Amino acid sequence: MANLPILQYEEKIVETVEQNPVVVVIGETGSGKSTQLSQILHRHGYTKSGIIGVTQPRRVAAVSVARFSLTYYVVVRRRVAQELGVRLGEEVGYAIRFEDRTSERTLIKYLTDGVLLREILSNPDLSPYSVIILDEAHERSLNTDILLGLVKRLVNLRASKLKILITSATLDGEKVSKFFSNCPTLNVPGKLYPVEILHSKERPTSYLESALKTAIDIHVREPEGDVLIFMTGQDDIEKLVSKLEDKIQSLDEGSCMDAVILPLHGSLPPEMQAIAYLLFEMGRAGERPTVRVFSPPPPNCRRFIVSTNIAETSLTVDGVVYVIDCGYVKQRQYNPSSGMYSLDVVQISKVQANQRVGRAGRTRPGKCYRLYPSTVYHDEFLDVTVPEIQRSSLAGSVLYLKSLDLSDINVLKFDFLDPPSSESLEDALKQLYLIDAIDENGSITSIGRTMAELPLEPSLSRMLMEANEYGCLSQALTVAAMLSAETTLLPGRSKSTEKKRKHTPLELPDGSGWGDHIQLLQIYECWDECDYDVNWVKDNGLQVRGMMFVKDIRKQLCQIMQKIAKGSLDVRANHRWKESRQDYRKLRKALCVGYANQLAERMIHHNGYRTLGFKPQLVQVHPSSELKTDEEGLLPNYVVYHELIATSRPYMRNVCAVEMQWVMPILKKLEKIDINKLSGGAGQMEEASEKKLTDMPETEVNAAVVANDHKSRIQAARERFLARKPNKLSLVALS
DNA sequence: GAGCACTGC
Repeated sequence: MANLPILQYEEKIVETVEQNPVVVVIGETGSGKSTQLSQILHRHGYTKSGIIGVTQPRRVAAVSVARFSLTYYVVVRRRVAQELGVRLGEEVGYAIRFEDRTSERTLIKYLTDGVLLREILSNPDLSPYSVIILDEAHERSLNTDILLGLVKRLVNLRASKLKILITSATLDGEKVSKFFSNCPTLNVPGKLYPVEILHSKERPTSYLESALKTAIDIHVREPEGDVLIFMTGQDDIEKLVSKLEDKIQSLDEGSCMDAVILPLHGSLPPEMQAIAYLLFEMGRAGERPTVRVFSPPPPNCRRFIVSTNIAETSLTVDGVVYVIDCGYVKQRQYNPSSGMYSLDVVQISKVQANQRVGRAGRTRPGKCYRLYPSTVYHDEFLDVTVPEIQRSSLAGSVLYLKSLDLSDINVLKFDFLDPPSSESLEDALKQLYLIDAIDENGSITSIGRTMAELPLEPSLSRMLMEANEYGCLSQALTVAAMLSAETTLLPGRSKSTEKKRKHTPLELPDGSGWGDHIQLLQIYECWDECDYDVNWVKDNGLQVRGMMFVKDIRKQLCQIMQKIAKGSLDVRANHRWKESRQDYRKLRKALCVGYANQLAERMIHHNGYRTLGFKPQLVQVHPSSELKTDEEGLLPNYVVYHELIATSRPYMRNVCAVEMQWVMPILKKLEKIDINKLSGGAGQMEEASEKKLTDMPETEVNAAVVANDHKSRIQAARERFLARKPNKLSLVALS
């Protein structure tokens, strides 16, 4: 413990915290900040007036760091007071979703930032806490950014009673300090070995080929040590893995050692995920938790780990000496003007590049090969990753902030470290207004207040409220839970599993033609009917962990709904209705109300759709959808969708058929929207910028949406043609 | 007729 760098700074840290309400701690990898800051403050009496809360952006980190902190806690207590050890959940505890391991005796509490936000909902002053440590703030998760703003306000309100520590990265610290009225910044060195950074001379024409060549060079020329290669996604990882295999096989025997090549990404097949999961264990004292993936390596054999950015922060692979960094990352972004998400390959930030370098110096001096010139690093890379708050839909966050009722704070002028665009905030307000969470003046409604209690996107919360009125809450709970876990439900989509699935046609329900939400409901009902049989899940090609997760979420949602209703609700996964033929009318109507901002109307004579919003988008039903056509081959006239995602084309993912008479009242409401009033009667400046955005009055835009006249149909056909897959068009042109 | 980076309440 004595050799943890941070402990040499103990007095300096305590002194600075004593004299300042907020302190930024720049702690490099291996400094021990995550486990030691809380211990230091505890030793100096900060747990006498309240608990010390330490937030983490990820669940595993919150749990494992708490365990670590505990071992030190035991040691310290034994030395000082000769006491016997404490148990996890007692003096040191943690809280993550579905798992609260704290007690009234807890003094140090590790928790995810999402859990702390939930706590603030019922205790806006955070009065049980004497200290809040926001760990890994440089990752700038959406929740961390909201916490930063809330905590800044609390510092002013609770004056000397609350201490805030924020841990960040070198390039970010100054900005955070400025945000907190130039609070002091402490630097704590880490325990990394030196890493030599080598840049490419030129920008590669193909980072895949460049990565391949670099990897082979290392394998042939460099002494033993594993190689970690950062790529952007499943596609380029699979390509590189197969090229590496070929190339290494063709090398002369005896010219190099053996090699194992391992892909590593979030959609790994379940059995490989299981291996990574089971081998989860602690790193060495004071370091970040380590996940030993596929360890130990065979003797005299080099491992190549070809990974996404999952190996940047979430997983640590031991034994890495060489890192190859392609300089790119795949990032999900939200466009508030179109309501559309896209997955783009973008350049990484300097912080990310440095994090990747650090992965080479954990066990001994290493090397990092950057597949880009140093000028690109200096001139093109952003210092810090664009914070999530500027890449996400903000409906949920705005509703959350509104529900806190901070009389001194206007959500639109909320003090963010990096404010989102006014366009993005206005998009959120419009969404919330359409689902009755706020009124025309932008004030939160009683429905909105209830919605904020639910750990769901506002659209799904609204659906639950409505379903409760119609008497189909049980079904709605299932749909909400299934959607929340959807990505963990299906198995990884590597080429091998694809083949397998084709040979064994699955006997899953098909949504009776109404679409994906109904299919998800029916899947869960089947599982319920066979008493949550694990084998049923496996036999149908679903992920066991995913379905268990759905069950947990559903249970949690039930509990919250019951608390809200203050009485007993019928929330059983009821499948008796199945006996009679049903059209899920009530449920689909509830979905329509919840997805008021996610409606689409089919074009005449074909199966393309146009979204019904402020900026109509031409979109198609995603090919994976279960939505069925009628006898004439036409899809339903009106649908709701869960999300718009632009991949090869703009698609609606997770679609459900609805009826025109449910849609019309929503369109009426859409016409009435006055963004100035919604923003709380904003001044002339915002009025002017709004005009610029749409270039015509709101009413005209909406008239165009509803009219669907001849002219717009021709225009629609044109745009649809232009939106078609570009490579097909060029093929036609060539032939 | 596609395809999915990573988290989390």
